[in-house]
Amino acid sequence: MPTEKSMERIVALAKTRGFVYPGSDIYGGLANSWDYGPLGVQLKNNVKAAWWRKFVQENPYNVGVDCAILMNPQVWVASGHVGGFSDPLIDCRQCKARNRADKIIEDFNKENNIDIGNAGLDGWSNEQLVGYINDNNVPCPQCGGHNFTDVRKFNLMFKTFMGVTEDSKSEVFLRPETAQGIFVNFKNVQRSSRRKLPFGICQVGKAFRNEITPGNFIFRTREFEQMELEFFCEPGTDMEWFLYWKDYCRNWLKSLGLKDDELRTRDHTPEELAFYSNATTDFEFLFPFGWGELWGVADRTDYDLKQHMTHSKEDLMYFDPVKNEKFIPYVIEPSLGADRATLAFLCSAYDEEEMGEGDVRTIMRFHPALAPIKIGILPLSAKLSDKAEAIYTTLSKDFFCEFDDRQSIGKRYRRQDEIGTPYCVVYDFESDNDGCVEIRERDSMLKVEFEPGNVRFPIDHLREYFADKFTF
RNA sequence: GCGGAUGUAGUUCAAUGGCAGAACUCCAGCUUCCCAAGCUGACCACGCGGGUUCGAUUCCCGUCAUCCGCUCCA
Repeated sequence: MPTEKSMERIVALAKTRGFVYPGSDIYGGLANSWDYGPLGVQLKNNVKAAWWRKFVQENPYNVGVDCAILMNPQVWVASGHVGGFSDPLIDCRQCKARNRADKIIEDFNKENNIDIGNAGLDGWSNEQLVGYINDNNVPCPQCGGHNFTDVRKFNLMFKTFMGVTEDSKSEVFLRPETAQGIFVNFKNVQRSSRRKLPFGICQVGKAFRNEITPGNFIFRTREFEQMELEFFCEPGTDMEWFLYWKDYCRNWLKSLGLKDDELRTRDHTPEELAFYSNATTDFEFLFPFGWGELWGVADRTDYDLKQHMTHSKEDLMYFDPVKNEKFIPYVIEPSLGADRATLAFLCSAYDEEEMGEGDVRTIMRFHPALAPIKIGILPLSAKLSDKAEAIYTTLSKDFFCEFDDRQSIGKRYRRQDEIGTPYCVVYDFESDNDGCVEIRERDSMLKVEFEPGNVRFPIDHLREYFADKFTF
């Protein structure tokens, strides 16, 4: 049973061993910013590489792109982020509760059977919202009071300025999602890669959101990395593809070692569906702090392409040469947070093993494909370091290795266990004579048996031996 | 942002209005060599800024950060 305490231990281990450090540490930090250390960057890169491999390299439908973080501001008008990606927040002075102004008006109206028409509160200004609350005596849902602050809009996009002057003409946004870069390139990619529907475009990249409340280590940060697929298909086939991608995502997670009891899916109820989506399923992972969303798979319909057609005046319709007709494709979007996925694999891998007499071994059971260090190269004695270093040089051409000749061999095994290294190669006093080394597996703690009665492996064939060990 | 709690070596914890201790980690040396060995030594901390005080890590204020709730999301 995961506890809060184990999250603390994971965070402590992450800092001690160099997975993740607090950002700007020596200046007292910066809220919710984190830096990946030598092992963390390996782990995260491996997660991203595994995703890219499964979704781009091995998938017959998909191609990849890498778009700019700064985009024409019109993109965000079209996508709805400028208008809709901000919450009109209002505080109750009496009980200090914070609510969304539009939400308490909606609830109030629903309760009192007041109908303000189809448009609802869309496009209302802050003043209109406050005015409505005051005129109609809308109470605070928590305490029933009527003493509200003004509405403060909280746009979740970071602003910055392009060029030398900071006037409004040069104002640009840091992208709050990678998806829009894909949508605006839909036509370019479709044409240049000669794709026919259905096909998908993948992207891994940073996105920025000025979240009200980030937290939980690297689970929710204001700067984060996404791994997104926008899959374009013919309207009417979208539900079929929705299921296909849900399955595909689940397989990927499980093939990298996430277990059934720490993974679940949750379908969004009609009320919580985003306005552009007609179906969304979340993959949730059981973090030590509770279930948290990992991967959102959404049917975005033709909302995005339609919006960009309207705003850019470009024709983004797809021409189907067989049916001889034009239409706007529907989009299935599996969107995964790279930092979250990394955290999930970190939490999932974390384990402590009782070795007897209060002795505990900390062990990260990373899937070999994700392990930051693949092979620890350990001379049994420091006297053998030169020979072992030669092996390190050779194997490093293919695998990420770590050489360690400090302290006892047992200690060095533990150190590799603690960072999740799946294999150790040990050069011992026999090696000079038989040209062989011993290979020790993290999970079994046993020497690998190659032939009956023989636990040694020839140095000359190590590269072949490990060649297929780190795939998934 | 609001409410509550907390900030002492890399980590986990002590103590104190008057030289801040330990364990583990890490580093150096000796020794040993297949699963936390041992011995010797070294390094390293009161989040930051003010105030009170002869003197503040300790008391007060502010700030920054973390954790828990509200809220939001990948």
